[in-house]
Amino acid sequence: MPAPTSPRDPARTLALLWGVATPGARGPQQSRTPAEVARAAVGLADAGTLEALSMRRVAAALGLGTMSLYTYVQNKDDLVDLVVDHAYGELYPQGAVPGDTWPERLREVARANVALVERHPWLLDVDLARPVLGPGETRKYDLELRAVDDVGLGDVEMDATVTLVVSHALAAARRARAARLVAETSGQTDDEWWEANAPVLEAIADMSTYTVAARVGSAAGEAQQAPYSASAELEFGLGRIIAGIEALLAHP
Amino acid sequence: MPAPTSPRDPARTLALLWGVATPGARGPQQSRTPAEVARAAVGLADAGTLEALSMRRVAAALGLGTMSLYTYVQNKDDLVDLVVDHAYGELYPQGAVPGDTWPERLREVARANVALVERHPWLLDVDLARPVLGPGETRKYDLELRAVDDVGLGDVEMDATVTLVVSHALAAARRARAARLVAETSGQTDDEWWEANAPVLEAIADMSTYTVAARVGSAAGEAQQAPYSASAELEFGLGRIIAGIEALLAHP
DNA sequence: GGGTACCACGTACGATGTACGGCGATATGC
DNA sequence: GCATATCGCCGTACATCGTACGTGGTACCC
Repeated sequence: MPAPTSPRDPARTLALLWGVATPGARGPQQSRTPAEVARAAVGLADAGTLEALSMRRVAAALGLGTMSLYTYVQNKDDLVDLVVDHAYGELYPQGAVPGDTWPERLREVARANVALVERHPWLLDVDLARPVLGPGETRKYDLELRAVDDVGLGDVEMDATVTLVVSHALAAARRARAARLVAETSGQTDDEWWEANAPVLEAIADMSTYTVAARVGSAAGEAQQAPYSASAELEFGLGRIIAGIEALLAHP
Repeated sequence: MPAPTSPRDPARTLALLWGVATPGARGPQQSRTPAEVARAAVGLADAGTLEALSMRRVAAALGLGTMSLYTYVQNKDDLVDLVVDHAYGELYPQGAVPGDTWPERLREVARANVALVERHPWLLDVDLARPVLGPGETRKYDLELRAVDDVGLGDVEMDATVTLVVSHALAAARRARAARLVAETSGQTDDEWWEANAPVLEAIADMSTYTVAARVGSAAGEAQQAPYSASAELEFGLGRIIAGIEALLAHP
């Protein structure tokens, strides 16, 4: 890290995220709006990876000097929070998670989250474990909770259920992206890979003891080459989670 | 990014991970072993965060010049792979996942992974979605698969099950760490937080529409302050996953 | 109109990963 | 036993990062 992240004032971050204008403005007005900042930053991240989201580049995209960006955000972390929350705002444009039954709605939650990170792959490089508490995440959280409201779960269980489904969807998307990336950068098929690494693999004596890993790994590898493999893994976990919740509702 | 990660030769990475010596060595021998490199790097990462794992620092800890480290690893990514695989080697020192029944063993898999990332928190900052294919991860994968071998699942289902449990355990650990970090850096209780942010929160008009988020969020927040909250979230997901697999075994 | 608070910006610092080239030791081929 | 090709090691340099600091100009309040 170049310089340890400077401390943030949480209240200022909240005001930025929610667009609360500070009343007493003595000097000149800011020439850009926080929404413009967020849009420019999302555009940069979408075009490349999260690495493309540098303070210098975002400032340049806004037609500002580098340090001027610091009058909008306190930090780079602040900027990332702004961008993440902005992206979350795209979810559920209908204003609700569609679906007639709660299992359908949970599946839709997973599908929507996967679609979001496919549109914005850099989201997978951000630590989403910490809450942002902006309008986008709050709305997302609210709508996803409503998907499992009134089905017989307690409040804490509702939170845990939504968290479980979303984190499973993101993990599956992350693995799908990793597999895609390996296939792209290596640029070789599985056969070519085995051929290239055969001399090394043969020199590994212990390999013969990992029989289950070899058997299952090759089976999973072949399945992964089949179309819809990513959605198959997503579907397996989703099916188990939903069945597990049904079991909980049946025997509370 | 300073310089776009230089390309890697996968075969060389494999040889490094498995400790395969290259036969034709004309010049002088390396003065350190790959295991020493891994130990030094793990020590640095354990002492701080993943940021502490810089090429300069690892080289210095080994008593080497910075660029000499590049005769051991091709890349920083290579170094990270080495370190991750080394850490994975600590898992299951008994040589098997303990437990009499497969649900017990799956719980043990989750517990062991959580314990591992508590000992090495920097693991949570590494993208573990892409496979490393070193001895540590191969052994881990093999032992975890054996925990659900011969219970009636197909090969692909075994893979998906283990992946689901591990990724859930890691996600829960990540959220636990994030909550701990927020509590530490803010240094204030929940009451103090609400008081500090009350003026901002009152200015947010839309907040009143997010009734479910407010209700569940505060309930989850209070539960989070209770001891064992992290393990409670872990346990909820584990229970749902296991129940879901039982349902699958009952109705295949 | 004077004072003051705030936006914008240029410069500079420490940190990162790594490309490049030179030096010196060493194990092999004769 | 010796020449030489090879490889470990390292110093320097470059682009890039986040951001601390200081300066100048601008718009509002009294």
